Amino acid sequence: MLGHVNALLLDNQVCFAVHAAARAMDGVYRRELAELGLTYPQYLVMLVLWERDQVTVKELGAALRLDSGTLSPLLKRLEAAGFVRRERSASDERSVLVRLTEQGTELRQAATRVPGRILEATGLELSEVLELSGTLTRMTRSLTQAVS
Amino acid sequence: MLGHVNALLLDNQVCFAVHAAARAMDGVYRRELAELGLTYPQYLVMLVLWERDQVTVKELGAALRLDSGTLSPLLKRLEAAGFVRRERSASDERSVLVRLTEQGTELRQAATRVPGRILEATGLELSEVLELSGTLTRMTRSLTQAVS
DNA sequence: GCCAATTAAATTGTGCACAATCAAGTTGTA
DNA sequence: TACAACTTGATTGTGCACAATTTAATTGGC
Repeated sequence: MLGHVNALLLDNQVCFAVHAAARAMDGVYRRELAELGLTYPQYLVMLVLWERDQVTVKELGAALRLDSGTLSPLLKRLEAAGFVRRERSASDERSVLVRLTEQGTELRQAATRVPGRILEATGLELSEVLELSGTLTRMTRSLTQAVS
Repeated sequence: MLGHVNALLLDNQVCFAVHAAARAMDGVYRRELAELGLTYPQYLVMLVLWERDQVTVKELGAALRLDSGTLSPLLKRLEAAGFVRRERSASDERSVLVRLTEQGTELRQAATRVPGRILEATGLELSEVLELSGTLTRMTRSLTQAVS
């Protein structure tokens, strides 16, 4: 078994690697998304809406695994920026429907330039990217179950 | 080349995977570190200090790639919790030395139980963990250079 | 020795992510 | 039908992460 010294070093190595990678990626996104006027979390929301316009806050939360504490203010800012509109659902007044504005729809075109730049910045081959994605997805699932 | 539809989906897939993994890991850490009275970023600071007591804020920042905007309040809270002490360096009064208290030193023992639990929660084999770590580290380096 | 340039850490401002709570609305059961 | 139980999204509180700025100290060049 690992002694306590080695265990803490291993922890530092792999878990910190995930943490550091996410932050580094955040940094590149910040630069790339600045001209679109979006933050990365906002960009994620837009990605969902570009795929399927008019979703509830609940559905957004499910897709992005975010709760309303995060989404409410985020959507408020997206609405203030003119990219989305929020409306109470007629069939269930607790629900809020989020829709793209024309401005929000048009933003998709500019956004298509982002992924290529991010992937290029990773310095990874496509095969590495796909394997990484698979491993991370499995790990995330396991981690998520560990706290539920 | 990828069309814009596929590109945005791929982006969602791999970059979101990193983002989601980091957040899921944060969640598991939150649970595991609660009994130690630490947050994950605080735990990272303690890891550095357990390896080498008495470091400057600058050195902490370099090790963890955090700036003083993040570290200052974080260290302030660690000090308030009784785990560390901050003192101005006599040789350079701009520098602040961070040292473990006795309480902070003793915390290491309890902390040794954390890594095993985290790694177990990942559901990955050790070989997968090591490969993942390697890929992420390379990617982080590349991403970091992309914004500098 | 003097002063401009640089450095270290703290502070201010902004946006996120989560836990806990709340108000309003909907559903399920007796 | 009435009401308890549950759901939805907003709000409150806390801690982080980064950009920009500030204050004080140190260094480097003349």
